[in-house]
Amino acid sequence: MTKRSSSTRLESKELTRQALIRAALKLLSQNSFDSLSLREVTREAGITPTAFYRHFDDMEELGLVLVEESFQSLGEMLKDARSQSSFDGDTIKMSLAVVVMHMHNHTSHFRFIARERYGGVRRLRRAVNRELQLFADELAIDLVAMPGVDKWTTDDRRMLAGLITETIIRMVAELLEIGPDEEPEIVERTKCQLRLISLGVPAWDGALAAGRA
Amino acid sequence: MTKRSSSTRLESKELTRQALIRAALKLLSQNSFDSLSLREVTREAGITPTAFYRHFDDMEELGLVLVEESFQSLGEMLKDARSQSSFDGDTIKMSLAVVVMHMHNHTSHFRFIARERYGGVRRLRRAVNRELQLFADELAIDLVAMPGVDKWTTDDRRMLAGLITETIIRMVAELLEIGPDEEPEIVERTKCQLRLISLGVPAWDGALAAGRA
DNA sequence: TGTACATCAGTGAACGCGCGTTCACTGATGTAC
DNA sequence: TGTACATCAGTGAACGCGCGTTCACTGATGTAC
Repeated sequence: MTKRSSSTRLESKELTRQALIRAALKLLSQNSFDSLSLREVTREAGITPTAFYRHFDDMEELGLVLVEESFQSLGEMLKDARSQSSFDGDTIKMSLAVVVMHMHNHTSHFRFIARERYGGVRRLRRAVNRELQLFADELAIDLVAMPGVDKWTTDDRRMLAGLITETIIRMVAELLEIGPDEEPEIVERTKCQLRLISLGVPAWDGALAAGRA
Repeated sequence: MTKRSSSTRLESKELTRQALIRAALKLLSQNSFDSLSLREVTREAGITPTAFYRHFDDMEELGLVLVEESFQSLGEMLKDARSQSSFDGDTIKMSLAVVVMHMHNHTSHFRFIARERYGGVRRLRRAVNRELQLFADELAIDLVAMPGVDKWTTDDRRMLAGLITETIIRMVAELLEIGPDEEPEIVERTKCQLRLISLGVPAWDGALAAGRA
């Protein structure tokens, strides 16, 4: 058995891979993915352009890995939010606090998601939106705990989860654009928006909502 | 006075300018602005790269013109929506119909706004978001006509207008990604989301909303 | 343990290509008289 | 109206540059015996 010693080569390869990923995320704070060049990324990572191909087939594959990694960090956030949530009066405030904290700890991931969601690379856009859909579906499950929502249809819960997800993502996108002084104002506004939505929930009657039978 | 004859040279210059703008919008359906090259645009417009500089200092200036033009078309949409709106039960349905119609007539404008809003070019992003803010403020004025909202503070009206704008823009962005078969489903979901928001409105008490005094 | 060979992450030179920008130019349009 | 000159939108050649990708390579790490 020589697994041990063989792992050091794999380990250093993994380090380079991580360097490429970090380099890409760093550069993506300035530009969008489809204007990012392979050479820029390798330069930032400190290797020659050629070595890139030891890790990824092309830039698009790197992009898809970035999607994966970014959503992994989003998933951890959801776990955090769940651990302290019940639908008492402070749920909104506490959830937003978790989001803002994660945003500061994983700025590049959030920025990547916000930007490439509408970005110029089709496969990336698709991947991001598919993951966001899954995220909203997860949230939809949690919403059953909200008074009244447990009796809603799955579709209506998804509709609600989509609205909430959208509102929060917009907040994050705005926070990424501004300085820390303006932060409370934007969080406050988002808090009000979520509050307004939650006020609509008890009055909701799916059957009537949009003229559906 | 030779204004008449002199205008033909200006007119043909304007035609070329329009060709550049149209070319850029066409190419932008495939890529994001910061991966668009000056040469691509001139090639698509049918002129030599050099001639570009007769019309714009650089690509960024062209981008800013696209922002302006795109929001002009958005403004016309708002005018249309206003002309047939009162806050009766069908307001949401009718407004969304106006949006969807305009989206089909000005696809490239809407796509440009949705994409560059989070795109990789800072000045463009800023310009788009500034215009969207103005758009939401316009909408906030209209919201006074909504029962109950006339007694709200300006800030709260803006908060509501922002939520509505965001929800509608998200719908447009989604519609741009999909085929016509899935269109009704997405419009329907958005309708429900706006309905849910409107149900929250009568219950709103700004003072209580987020623990504000 | 020691030796001889295999693997493979990263190198460096080279390629052809499209890029943004410059420059002197052309020739149609516009202006002055 | 006719002529002589000015303007200026668009041309085409040229530049240096960074790009993605190829190739044969190096030398450290890993494997077999």
